[in-house]
Amino acid sequence: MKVFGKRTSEGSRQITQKKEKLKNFLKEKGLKSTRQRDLIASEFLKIGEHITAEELYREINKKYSDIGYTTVYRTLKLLNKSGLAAERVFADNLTRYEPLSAEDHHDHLICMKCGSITEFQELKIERLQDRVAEEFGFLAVSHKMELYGYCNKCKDNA
Amino acid sequence: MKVFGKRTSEGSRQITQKKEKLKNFLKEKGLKSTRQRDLIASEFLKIGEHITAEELYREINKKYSDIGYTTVYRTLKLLNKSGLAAERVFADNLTRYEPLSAEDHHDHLICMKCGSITEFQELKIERLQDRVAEEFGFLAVSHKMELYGYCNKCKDNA
DNA sequence: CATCTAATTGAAAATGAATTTCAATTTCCT
DNA sequence: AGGAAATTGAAATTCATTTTCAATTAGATG
Ligand SMILES: [Mn+2]
Ligand SMILES: [Mn+2]
Ligand SMILES: [Zn+2]
Ligand SMILES: [Zn+2]
Repeated sequence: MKVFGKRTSEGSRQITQKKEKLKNFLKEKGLKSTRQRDLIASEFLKIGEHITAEELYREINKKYSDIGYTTVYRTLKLLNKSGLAAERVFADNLTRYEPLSAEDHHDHLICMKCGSITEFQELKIERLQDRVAEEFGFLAVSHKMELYGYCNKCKDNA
Repeated sequence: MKVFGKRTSEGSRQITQKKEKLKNFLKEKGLKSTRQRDLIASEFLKIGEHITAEELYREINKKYSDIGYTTVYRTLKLLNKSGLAAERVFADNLTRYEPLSAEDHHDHLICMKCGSITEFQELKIERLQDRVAEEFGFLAVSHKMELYGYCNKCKDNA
């Protein structure tokens, strides 16, 4: 099993690369590159966590108080459509975003006490999921798997 | 792998049993048995599907137009707390409820075209999930696993 | 560079499911 | 039957998300 551990913010190399991808996506779709989109994407990629639009907005707002919540919200949607961000909804029913690279599919362990999110990839489970789908003649496109409980830090000192 | 297939509405025997359980729960908690709770529970158990409060309310309302939405909503919460109903939120972000027996944990295949929901149980996956949690020193309490795609009927005539 | 058009922006309003409030009613214990 | 406490249903509220709209901006064209 591959362990991701704590999400580390990406190197500036990858960030530059991703921002290039975004630009291409925008041009392709006849959309425009703007100062706001650029700054929001930069901050989002730099933070690199599972973050809500609201949270990202607060961060952005510290540095760039002229950028509105709506634009942050819309830019996250855009990043999602362009394949640079994944949209996630965990048990608290808030929509979160995380930077996504093409091949890094993973699932989540979510601590019900401290809220920490740990990522994992378990190919054996993925294979079994495909098999289940197959047995039902179901064409699987995506899946969602989340384990809820208490993380290593929280499980003792409850 | 155990196949549940289509959820069949429960026999009147099981329904009676569950309603007994509800009564016990209410008494235990110092809550009251009411005509509304009885009727809502009956209808819910009879329908036996993954249903929203709104949908259940509409059904109830056909027969008992004096029962309000709020009471349906609250009774579903109650059924959940008493262990008779499971609360589920799939990708459409609506809260659904389904009758639940103590030991029938299962996960879901959800058709993105027709919305049909198929249930399955795959113990191998469950075991692997436990192992993943263990590797992280994570104390797993519950999990959520949903496969999204196209059901047998929908995958061809798209 | 100037012009033009379509896209973008940000504030405010709208949406919609979930939840809470509150006065009237009902349950059920004594 | 009496009375305290729980319940009910309509309406109001909450809160994240999404949409609206008038003003601004990007960037294509000449
Ligand atoms: Mn993740
Ligand atoms: Mn189910
Ligand atoms: Zn924790
Ligand atoms: Zn289908």
